[in-house]
Amino acid sequence: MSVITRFAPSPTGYLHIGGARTALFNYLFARHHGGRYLLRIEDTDHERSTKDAIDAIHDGLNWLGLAGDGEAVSQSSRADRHVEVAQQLLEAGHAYRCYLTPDELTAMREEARATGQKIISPWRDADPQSAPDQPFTVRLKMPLDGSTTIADQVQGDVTVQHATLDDLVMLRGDGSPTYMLAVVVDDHDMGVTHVIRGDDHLNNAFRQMKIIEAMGWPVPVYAHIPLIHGADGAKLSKRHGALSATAYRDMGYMPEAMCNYLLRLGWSHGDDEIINREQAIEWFDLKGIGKSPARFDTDKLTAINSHYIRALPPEDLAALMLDGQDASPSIVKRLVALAPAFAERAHHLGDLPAMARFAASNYLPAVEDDAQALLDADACLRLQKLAQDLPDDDLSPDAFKAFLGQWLEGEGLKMRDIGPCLRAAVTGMKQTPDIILICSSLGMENVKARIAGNCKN
RNA sequence: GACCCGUUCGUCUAGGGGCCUAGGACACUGGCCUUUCACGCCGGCAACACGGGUUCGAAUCCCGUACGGGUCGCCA
Repeated sequence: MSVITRFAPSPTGYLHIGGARTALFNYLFARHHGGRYLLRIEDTDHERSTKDAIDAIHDGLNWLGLAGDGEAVSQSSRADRHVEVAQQLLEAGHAYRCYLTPDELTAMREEARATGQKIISPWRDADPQSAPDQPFTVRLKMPLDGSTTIADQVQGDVTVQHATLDDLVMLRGDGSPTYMLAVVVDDHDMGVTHVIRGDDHLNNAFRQMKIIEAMGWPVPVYAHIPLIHGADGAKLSKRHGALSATAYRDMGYMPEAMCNYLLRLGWSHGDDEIINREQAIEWFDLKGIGKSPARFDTDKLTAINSHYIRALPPEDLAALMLDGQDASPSIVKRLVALAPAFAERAHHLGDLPAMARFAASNYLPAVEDDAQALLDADACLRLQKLAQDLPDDDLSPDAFKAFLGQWLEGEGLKMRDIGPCLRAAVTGMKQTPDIILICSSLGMENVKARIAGNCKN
């Protein structure tokens, strides 16, 4: 039997970090087994579902390379089918019409909570003839005693006494299906074999299993993964650090880095840290998932992001540095040459344009305040002398280094006497990659012009 | 409150009875390299929640306590 997994977000907000990781695990598990990974939008609640949220979820998933196989299923479009199943259960005697009003229910709930007993609707075994002419919900009959054990692939065997399970509502008073019913029916109809989701659904699984059993359907394999917490250990919530996946894109994180980090959050393969998509597919298994909740650590995400930035091809890095700006072939060539040096210093993609600004055009760069301090009168004199002695032809980094070495010796100076101020004059900054590499790729004419332009005092 | 789950360095984790005076990564930190920053390299700090068992031997197995999380909706 081929594996089918699914990621089923509810479109009430954006795709957050926890959801992204759940999607990742489902994707990886399916790919590992050569199965299918499906998407289903759980828009059962019309009030809270929005088109914007659906778009945002797809946007996030696409960014992370976690788009589903085929079209995403819209749960709301399947309402008829859900109702049909509820009817079937009703006819088979597994469910009943419950005429309890919301107020009555609230009262019962309070009492149940106080006594520790579960709510049992008086309509569960009532005579259908006595039914009033008013709205009703359709509830599933939970066994009164005994227990159910789920062989969860992450949590292990988990047992719950039926006495703690209420008769779940499958159809609301207005006849619409609830989430509890819809998941089960959709998972079955979609052929889902493995349900991998947050462990906030673990308790639901017991209720859902009863619907499955009543319908005589095969029970899927369950894997309830621990939730992700914020850096302070508190639950991640919208107002507490639970940023949308795409917010990280905007902050300059690469999707590869995000997936790698998310994968390691709660899953491990020995001491391996840097794991690309291909490797992840090969290695992923449910056994590697930990049982305890993990905290989201931006520092580590950033470290991994730096790694992936460094691994980018120079041409891609050059394009990133340009940030959409036009550039002549010679400037692109220059940026490509400088790319590895810049990438080594970047933590976020957005660092690139700022760092490379002085190299992305031939205009005289403005000197930043801290760099200006390096350009005192003495330094300017030295630089102007250097500019005079510079050859007309461009030099390779090695050749320029050799030239500079000889020039320094002739002047009786050390590299530290010229390096920092040369950097300040040529780049306008105090901190940049190797100034020799920079001068070489900028070209002698450029270097002379910049020294002249920035050493006027 | 009831029910379920969890607990190894600050964080993510390795570990599945002796290989553990507990390993890796991030962070922090000392040094080297050096034209700055960064990278890299070498070194350091730092953990088995607690208490009982079981065993020749426990981070690893069992029980309890504490703490943390989750669930208890005609939300998903």
